[in-house]
Amino acid sequence: MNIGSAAKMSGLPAKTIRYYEDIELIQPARAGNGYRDYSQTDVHRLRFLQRSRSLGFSIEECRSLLSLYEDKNRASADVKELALAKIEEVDRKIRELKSLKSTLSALASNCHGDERPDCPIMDDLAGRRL
Amino acid sequence: MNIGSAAKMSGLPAKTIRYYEDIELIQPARAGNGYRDYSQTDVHRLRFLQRSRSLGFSIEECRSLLSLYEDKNRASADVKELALAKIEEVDRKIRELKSLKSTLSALASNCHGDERPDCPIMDDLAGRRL
DNA sequence: CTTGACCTTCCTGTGACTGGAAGGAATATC
DNA sequence: GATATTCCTTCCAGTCACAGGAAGGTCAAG
Repeated sequence: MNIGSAAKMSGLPAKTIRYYEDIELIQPARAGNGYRDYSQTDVHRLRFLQRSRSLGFSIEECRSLLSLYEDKNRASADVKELALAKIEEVDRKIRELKSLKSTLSALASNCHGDERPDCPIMDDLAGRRL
Repeated sequence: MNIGSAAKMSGLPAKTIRYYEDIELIQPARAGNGYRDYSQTDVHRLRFLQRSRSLGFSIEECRSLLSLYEDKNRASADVKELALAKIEEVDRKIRELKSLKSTLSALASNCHGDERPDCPIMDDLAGRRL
């Protein structure tokens, strides 16, 4: 199947699929006319990549997951370890963003937000305490 | 003052300060020896940039904030609008990450995580329902 | 005089793509 | 058969916000 169909079936843009080939995540066959020719297995790999990327795994993590995926003897512990580390990471990001939000909210709620030029947000950005 | 001192006082790496000059966020004077020469005003701008970047504003948003900062007649409403939009954005990211986390947690808690090869995380990544 | 810290410019790399140009191939319509 | 449209190819550049490093000039201390 051509790259357009593989794109539709995997939910990835054709550009991205070519990029994944470039960094050697997939090696599709080539048809006589030079077009890439994707098998059902290729499409499975692409869907796997789409799903794991959407879960926030980096390309290199996806590469690890993929090799675990192809390894029939892998231990589920190896996979779980990656997942738990990713959960930690996501949790850290959430905490950072929450703290950011509360700072921004405090600034915004102290700002009258009218046509006057004085503004507590600006005062904070300029380094003055609230 | 030299870039090293400006870096210490602003909390920004020298590399970053040079980059900010490159994209025309600051225009320091030059000393006779070709070294950049930062005034107190320059350092204020740098601290302003450091703070607003750390609050999650993009470079272009910082550029807007800076021009509002230098405009003595700006309305606090303009500043508040930028802050509220940023809060929205942060909130959206938090929601996305939370949903991501709950998906990952569900997968991980269903995974026995031992030496056996079968693994619900893999099953999900491969496109099979739980 | 030499050492070492600091400064300069310029070039490259990061992550994960995205956009676009130039041109060949396949398909649909007339 | 000619034409038009769509799909495919490769290759190059751009994104964002810097970071790393090379090659070389400058300055203060010992």
